[in-house]
Amino acid sequence: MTATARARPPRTAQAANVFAALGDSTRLALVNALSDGSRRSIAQLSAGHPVSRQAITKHLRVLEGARIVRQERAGRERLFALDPAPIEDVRRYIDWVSRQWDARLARLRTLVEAQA
Amino acid sequence: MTATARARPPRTAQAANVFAALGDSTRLALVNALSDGSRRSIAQLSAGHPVSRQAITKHLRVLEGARIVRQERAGRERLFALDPAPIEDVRRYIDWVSRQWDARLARLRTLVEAQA
DNA sequence: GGAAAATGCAACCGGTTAGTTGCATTTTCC
DNA sequence: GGAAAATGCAACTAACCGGTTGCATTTTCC
Repeated sequence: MTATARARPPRTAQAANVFAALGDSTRLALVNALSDGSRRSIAQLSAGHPVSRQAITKHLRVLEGARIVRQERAGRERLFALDPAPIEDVRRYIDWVSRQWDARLARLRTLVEAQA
Repeated sequence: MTATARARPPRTAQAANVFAALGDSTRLALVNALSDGSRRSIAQLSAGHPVSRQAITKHLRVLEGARIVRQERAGRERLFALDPAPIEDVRRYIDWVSRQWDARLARLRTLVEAQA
């Protein structure tokens, strides 16, 4: 069977943006901090990081540009929260690559069976 | 229950490298072309792409640096093949983030139940 | 009202990246 | 042996990135 491996490569341009946004350890740490669904201010997020608050702000903008994170004003502070949708998208992309790979293994297997 | 969401954030520095390597649409296209397990030469991989062969070569080096791709000499050409291990690693990272998120949903659910 | 907290804005810097072009080297194959 | 194919090497460029610093603005709270 292995009928799941059919299919077009997903919309790669979109996925590349999300991957690029995740391709920095500081930004990954921010994603970690927000992965529990909490909403945190810039000051909270930059506490404990070695870089300046402004650097964190820039990283948050990059994450927002990839829709990984959403903003919300709350008085004098700005709260950030994770949006799991784009990450779910890249997971689908990775699953697609994995399925392609598995299909190749399955193909090799039938090859071997045919020779036996 | 929801005991699966326990845990440390994975080795992020490693994951960031792989994400960064995937964070370019040309490189993602190369991964697509190799996702079926085939081995292809630089000339084959650069055919059909808008950029020069040299640009493709550089991208392949980046992918190789992240161990996403392996090289192999074959006469006058150089064959590239996908190595699924690093991609599997980032998938584990994404799964971890998703689990964190799901655990938060479960927490909210029990909250609501407690109020009912 | 005024200090302090949280953030915004803007300029600047050094390093990296994505890309090009030109030419040399290696391998094939007639 | 020699042309053509496949790749390697090197220099160069423009743009972007991650980071900093200095100062202004907005909001809180006593």
